[in-house]
Amino acid sequence: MTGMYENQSERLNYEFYRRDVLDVAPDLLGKWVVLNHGGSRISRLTINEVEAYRGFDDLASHARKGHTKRTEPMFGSGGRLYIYLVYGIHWMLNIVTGQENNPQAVLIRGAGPFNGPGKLTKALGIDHSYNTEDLVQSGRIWIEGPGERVFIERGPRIGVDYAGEYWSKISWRFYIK
DNA sequence: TCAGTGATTAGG
DNA sequence: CTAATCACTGAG
Repeated sequence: MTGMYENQSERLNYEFYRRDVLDVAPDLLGKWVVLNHGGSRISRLTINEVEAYRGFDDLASHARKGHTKRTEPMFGSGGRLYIYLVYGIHWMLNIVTGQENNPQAVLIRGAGPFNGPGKLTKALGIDHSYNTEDLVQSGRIWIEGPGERVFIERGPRIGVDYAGEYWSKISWRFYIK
């Protein structure tokens, strides 16, 4: 039964993801990341903080060293996940954007009540088994829009001081004010 | 401020 | 094989 108050949100499609990462990243703010944990257990959280990583010349991006086994997902077309372990402890949730062989990804740093990329994946149960997952086809994780109307702020990316004066300071982190 | 943690990577 | 690195977090 479709009630007049039913939520009209829909899963985002490839068209949304296969744009430049600097367009996709801020557009993800206010949208919902949905996880189907099985049974009737569903998580639905508002994305509130993201970072953009783009191309070979971005010295903060894993793709700066080119195509490796780990970064393989970043070289695919937009709409899939790139998951990796950092500091031996934390799984990072990234959404690949853009076209094939143009490595880009959005790091999801915060959603719902969970601030910090490591705490978010721990809370959602996201690990390496989600690597390369297709957000348009998957039965266990996807993003829904249109999302909430939000005011967007931006600033430097976190934890990339090694990337040099320019790339460590560039304002490619976006968050809800 | 700083240690923990282990996959990934470059290099010999 | 070795050793360095690392898109973080929580304790002090």
